[in-house]
Amino acid sequence: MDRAIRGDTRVTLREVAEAAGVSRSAVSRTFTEGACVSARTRKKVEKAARELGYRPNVLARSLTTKRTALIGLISNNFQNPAFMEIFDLFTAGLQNRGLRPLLVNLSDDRQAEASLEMLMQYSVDGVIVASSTLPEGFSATLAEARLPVVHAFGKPSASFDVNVVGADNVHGGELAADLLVERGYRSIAFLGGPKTASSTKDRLQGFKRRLRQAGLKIVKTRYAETYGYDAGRKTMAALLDRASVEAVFCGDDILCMGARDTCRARGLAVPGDIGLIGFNDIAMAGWEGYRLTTVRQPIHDIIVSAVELIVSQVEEPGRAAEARIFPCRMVERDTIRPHAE
Amino acid sequence: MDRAIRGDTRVTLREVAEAAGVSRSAVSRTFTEGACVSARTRKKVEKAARELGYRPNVLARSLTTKRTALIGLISNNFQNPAFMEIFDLFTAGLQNRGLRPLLVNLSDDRQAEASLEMLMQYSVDGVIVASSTLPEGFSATLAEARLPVVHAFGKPSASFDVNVVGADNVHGGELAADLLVERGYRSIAFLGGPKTASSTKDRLQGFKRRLRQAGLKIVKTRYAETYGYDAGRKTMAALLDRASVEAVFCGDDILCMGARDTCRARGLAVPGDIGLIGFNDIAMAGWEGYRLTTVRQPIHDIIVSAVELIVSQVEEPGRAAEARIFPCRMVERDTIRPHAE
DNA sequence: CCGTGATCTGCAATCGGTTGCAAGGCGTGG
DNA sequence: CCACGCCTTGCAACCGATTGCAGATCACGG
Repeated sequence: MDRAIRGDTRVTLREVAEAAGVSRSAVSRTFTEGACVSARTRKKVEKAARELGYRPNVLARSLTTKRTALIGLISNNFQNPAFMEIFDLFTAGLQNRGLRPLLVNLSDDRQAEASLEMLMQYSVDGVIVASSTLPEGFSATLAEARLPVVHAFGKPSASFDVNVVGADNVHGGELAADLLVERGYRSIAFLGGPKTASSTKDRLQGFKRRLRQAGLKIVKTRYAETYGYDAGRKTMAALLDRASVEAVFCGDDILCMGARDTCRARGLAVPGDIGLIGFNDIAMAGWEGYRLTTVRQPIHDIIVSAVELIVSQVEEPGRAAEARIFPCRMVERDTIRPHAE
Repeated sequence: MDRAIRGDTRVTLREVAEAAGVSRSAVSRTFTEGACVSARTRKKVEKAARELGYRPNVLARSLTTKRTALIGLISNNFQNPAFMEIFDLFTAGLQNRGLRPLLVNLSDDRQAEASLEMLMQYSVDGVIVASSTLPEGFSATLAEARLPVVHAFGKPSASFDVNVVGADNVHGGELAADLLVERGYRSIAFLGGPKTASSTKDRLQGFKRRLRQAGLKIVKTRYAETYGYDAGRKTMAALLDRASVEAVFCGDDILCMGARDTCRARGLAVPGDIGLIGFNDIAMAGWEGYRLTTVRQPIHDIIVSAVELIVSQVEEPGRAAEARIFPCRMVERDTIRPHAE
């Protein structure tokens, strides 16, 4: 058990080969799946490897195999607690498949192209973008690079074909509208996430359409600058200052929690004075202090599907791009008034 | 601008060399800092590289340079929203230094050693462990491997020397005790995180010591099984069932929020009927629905320092291990009663 | 005892870069 | 005009692995 990490340099194939008295190829083959090695040499090699503490160098291997098992995981939502769960599921899912997430924090869209370049330099096998909008400049770089990409929580786009896995946000908006209509709310507002996000647009679209069908119009629409609690509070305050509304559909739970607290601070009862609907159903939405009625996005399904998709894209390059859209459903808690008796 | 990504294979050094009519070394040198190349060849090479869309392969390069710029980032706290901020800061900090975080989700301690092995196979330059306790089995593997490691949010240990950057948890516990004593609370409980976590132990230690100095004793101590909201709720419920207390010091904000909501659910006013103190001062602690009085851990400083430390460890291997401990401070909000007049 | 085919093994080239070393080009001063 | 030294450049070896190919080994039936 004298793992000879004597110098500071790692044990290599060559040393194992010498110790085992075989060629380097033999060693390589004992460590590659499905290569033919006799039981005798295999045993010798394994013994030597064990004694020396040999660990194959994946990066060197990747030079010839063209596979690194690295997957770029890009997101710009490091402020939104909803993404804690998302990261958890993504990393666990990738690891289970033997893949390694190389994390990119894209706080600034201008670094977007540079990040992709970086990931290509690291020869990632694929990229997962976890963000409602594809960062500016990705489309161009992506088209050029032959790189499997899955856009999670995105929306299918006609302009360029990239794999997308996401929720049916339009449908989610409709669910919200239906509930408000059913409960007899009349003057209704929309408090969205960043205006440019496709998710915001889609949610609004479904919401607006369904209200119109019920003969209603949105009284006021305001967008938060970021997906954050403070942004939710401010935007809600501004909204309340400019219009009197009975209910607000928020494009995100964090925003909704901010909105909820603006009500709290102003002494407005929820749902007595004002009704609120969130989006996502993050863990905190169920907390006693909030208990948001919210549109649930099937995060789990989306992520499992995204991982599956990137895997098949990597294994079968040139596969046609795919879009997978999952339905949302309404989770009712305590921020919308119950049925009138 | 005819970036010839014709086949599916990336452009290599050799092709650039041919296009530019120079040797491969020349190309390599124009892309390595501080190598001597004449302005003329440099220009030729850069032109060719641009036209072909050449991107050096960092992994191939790493074979000879022994540097990958990859840093393993290990954590097992993917449930705790507090870690969203931590990931944000770590990834941003590493990126700013030109390092790439390779993320490991260590939900299960048994994978700990395997994860380290994996990281070594990927030739990471260093490892940051973001967790209050070092996973079981790390010490052995670490000792064997010559791998720079920084344990963030950890506690210095006498048994094996590894770099640690963390908060002074003992001191944090003292702050909590001091505040409770000052406000005249007498029957006091402790609601800790997982019992094995060193952070829990330290916070309790400081807390207990200071209470004793004031002639008080902890009425009841209970530990949550995880750092989670539900765990906080349950543990608080169990605690209230078994003892009547005036104030509870919670070892973590998430636990404290759960505890807060158990009070809410039972109709106990905070701080009227019961006082609460949290730990960490995560963003949500300031939210209107909670407004926790809590011990602030200087997360930002800790992370900046951890990144700095890993960088210097990488650049100067064999450097002696270091421990950097930052002080905590009390952030007072609304869960502890004010001074008696 | 030998031919045959299947199974192992090692050689050497390759993956995409880096780098020590020596040769080549150049300008300059004697 | 030649010797000298400096700045560039290319050759070739190397980083740590994989893999096609050809030769070696082996068991086995004839």
